[in-house]
Amino acid sequence: MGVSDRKEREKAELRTKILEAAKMLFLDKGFEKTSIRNIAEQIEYSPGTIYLYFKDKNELLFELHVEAFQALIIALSDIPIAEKAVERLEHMGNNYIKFAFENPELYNLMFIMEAPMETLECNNEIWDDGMKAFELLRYLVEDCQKEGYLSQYNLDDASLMIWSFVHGLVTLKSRKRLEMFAEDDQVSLERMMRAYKIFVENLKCSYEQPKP
Amino acid sequence: MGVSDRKEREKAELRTKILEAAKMLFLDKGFEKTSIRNIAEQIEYSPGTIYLYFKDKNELLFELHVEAFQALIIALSDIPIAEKAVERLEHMGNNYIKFAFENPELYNLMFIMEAPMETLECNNEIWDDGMKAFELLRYLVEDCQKEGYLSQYNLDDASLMIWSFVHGLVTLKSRKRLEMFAEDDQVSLERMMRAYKIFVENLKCSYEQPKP
DNA sequence: TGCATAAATGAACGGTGTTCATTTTATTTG
DNA sequence: CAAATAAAATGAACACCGTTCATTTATGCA
Repeated sequence: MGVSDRKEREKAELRTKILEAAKMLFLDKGFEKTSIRNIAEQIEYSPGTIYLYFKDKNELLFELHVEAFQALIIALSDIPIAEKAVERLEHMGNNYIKFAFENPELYNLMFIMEAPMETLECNNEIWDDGMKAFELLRYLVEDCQKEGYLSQYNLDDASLMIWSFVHGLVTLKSRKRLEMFAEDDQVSLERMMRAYKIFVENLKCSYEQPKP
Repeated sequence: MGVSDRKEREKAELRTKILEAAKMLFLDKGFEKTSIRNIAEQIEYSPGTIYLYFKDKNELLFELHVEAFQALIIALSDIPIAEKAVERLEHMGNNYIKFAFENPELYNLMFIMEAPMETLECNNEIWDDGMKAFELLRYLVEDCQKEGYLSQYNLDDASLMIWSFVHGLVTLKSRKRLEMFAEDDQVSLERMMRAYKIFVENLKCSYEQPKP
């Protein structure tokens, strides 16, 4: 049955083609401003065809999830070997911020948008990569604890605390809520980075004792 | 010219009426799911009329800004007189979190949505209330500094650091990004509050010396 | 070649924000 | 009071949107 094999392959190919066109347009023009008709036109198929491969527009977006998280994981992992865990943590934070600014649409999809979460049935495997990214942070925080930082706190909670801060910082900036301080883009970016520095410095205050 | 006075009054009245209907629907059904036709129907006018009073749908939303910030300011100010500033700061954080959960649409409008920021010309007075809310935090952080906490940092930057964290925490939760940890709503809420507790505790590590 | 099956189509549905020629209402003037 | 003028409100129309589905087209097999 080589025929049905090819058919299956062709279906898969078109599926990917749709997905790639959608991705390109979403990242370029944004999710809201991209219509199904735009995507259809891009791949030279009729709008109806897309619905033979995807349930709706949200599913199209959701399929980019895995890819987005993998990109984040790669971006976060790019850390120089440093003797101290806190330094590596600081570096990872910088990577996170950089990623968020270089991939606003992906960041939006992963951590801000409501749409993909609503559609989501309790399919836990979808979160595997999300968890993997979180665990990158977790491991680092664990190392910090071993070195005496944040050791008085629960690992998961402390990790969430750190994530929350960086996420908050990044979203306030990217959603233009730091412009309120009347300065231009560059100045508010510097302000953001100073706040980040303070957070990191303050983290170091949690030092209690070197491990035995 | 009592006639034109009345006319002006009537125009203002209809304007408010539109705004109130819009507010009701936005907060009830959400911004995206409320159409101009919905609003028009609510006040028993034709859709076109709304455009005689407001430029577009975004302006309608934007007009709620002042109101939203005033509500936030009131919510944040509800702090018991405590001897220590850090305790008052902790209380204000709780108020912030509570406000965000009780007024998701307002919070969205104030700190997350892109739409209102795009339309905004550099009209600084619009941010007066936003700044006022931020200053509530700022003053409290200043008091904390006087008591020896965070005193080594720049006031504005430290305040932004704190705001970022609470904002991040609140948005991760409300945008359902804590469900990834497989637990139900209540459990993730508790997790969130534990992260908040850790942040506050860690803040206290910044204590250096009582002021002279 | 004819037939069954799978795939793709694109018109149609009910919605959206927004515009504008037209009608209605209200005020002023002769 | 009636006609003229100005102001306000209308709602059909426009160009879109996501989505559906009866119909058409292409394909593989007997």
